[in-house]
Amino acid sequence: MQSKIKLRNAGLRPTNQRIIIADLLFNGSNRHFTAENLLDEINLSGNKMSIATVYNCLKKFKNVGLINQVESVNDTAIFDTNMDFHHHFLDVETGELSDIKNNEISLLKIPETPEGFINSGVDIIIKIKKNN
Amino acid sequence: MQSKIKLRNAGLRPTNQRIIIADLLFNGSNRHFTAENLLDEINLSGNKMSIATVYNCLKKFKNVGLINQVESVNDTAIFDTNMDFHHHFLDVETGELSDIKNNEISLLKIPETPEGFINSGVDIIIKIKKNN
DNA sequence: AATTTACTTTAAAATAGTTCTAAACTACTT
DNA sequence: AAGTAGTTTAGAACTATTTTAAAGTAAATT
Repeated sequence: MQSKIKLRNAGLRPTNQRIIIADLLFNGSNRHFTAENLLDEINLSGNKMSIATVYNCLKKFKNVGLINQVESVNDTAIFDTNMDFHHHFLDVETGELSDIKNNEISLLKIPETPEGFINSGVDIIIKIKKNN
Repeated sequence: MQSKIKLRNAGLRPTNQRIIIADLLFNGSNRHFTAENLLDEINLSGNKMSIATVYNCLKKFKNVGLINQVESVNDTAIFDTNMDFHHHFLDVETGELSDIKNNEISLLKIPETPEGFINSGVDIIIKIKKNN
């Protein structure tokens, strides 16, 4: 039961619901998911939870840096457990995302940040589709 | 009244509503806009139209390549009259987009497209915010 | 020019993802 | 053990967008 400690370290009260979600999300491998995806998984794991709680948790997890919210696909927010700086392939037909590690891609030239602004990150999305 | 010809060339029946929208959109300078933005402009120009018609038109215009649909910001679809290949700055505080010309940016290294897929475009978004 | 056909517009209803509300609950502090 | 501050919940509310189906209009056919 690492999740309890993880939550406390992040400054979040380790409630039952948060522990259930953390157990599912932080099990070693990274993933992309929506709130509904996650609720389905929660149900499959034999637990029950309101969809509002799922949204609440994801928002908190995001605020404390446990997860990222990435591109929205088809009006649906996608979350990502991979906190390393990275980019994405997007299957334009299915909406599925997959990771591009930061060392697999690099920018040669980048435009000057507009006067009065600071750069706050770069998102690169390589759109792909099945070739058949 | 260039718009009528433009619509016909694009294979669209030049209805009054489409002409009103084309007149507003294709007046020389490029722009980013939402369906609601555009409806406001239509109303300001002294015309009336259902929001459903605005959505219908934008979908058709997109299908025939008169406009692009770019990133959604705050759950709202953003359209773009700039049909050149280009990228965007995104002001993360206001949601405002501005163009990055294709010759202002370049990728040095790009990962191999996953087996069985073809590359169908790259979107680069440089997030910025006011520095104060 | 009149008629027909196919496409378009419209207001209103429906939909989907997400947030809000406020009452009940639970973790933590005292 | 009692108090308090944060959390969960069902359901209502909200927002952007799409659908519906009836009325309207442009184009094609006569």
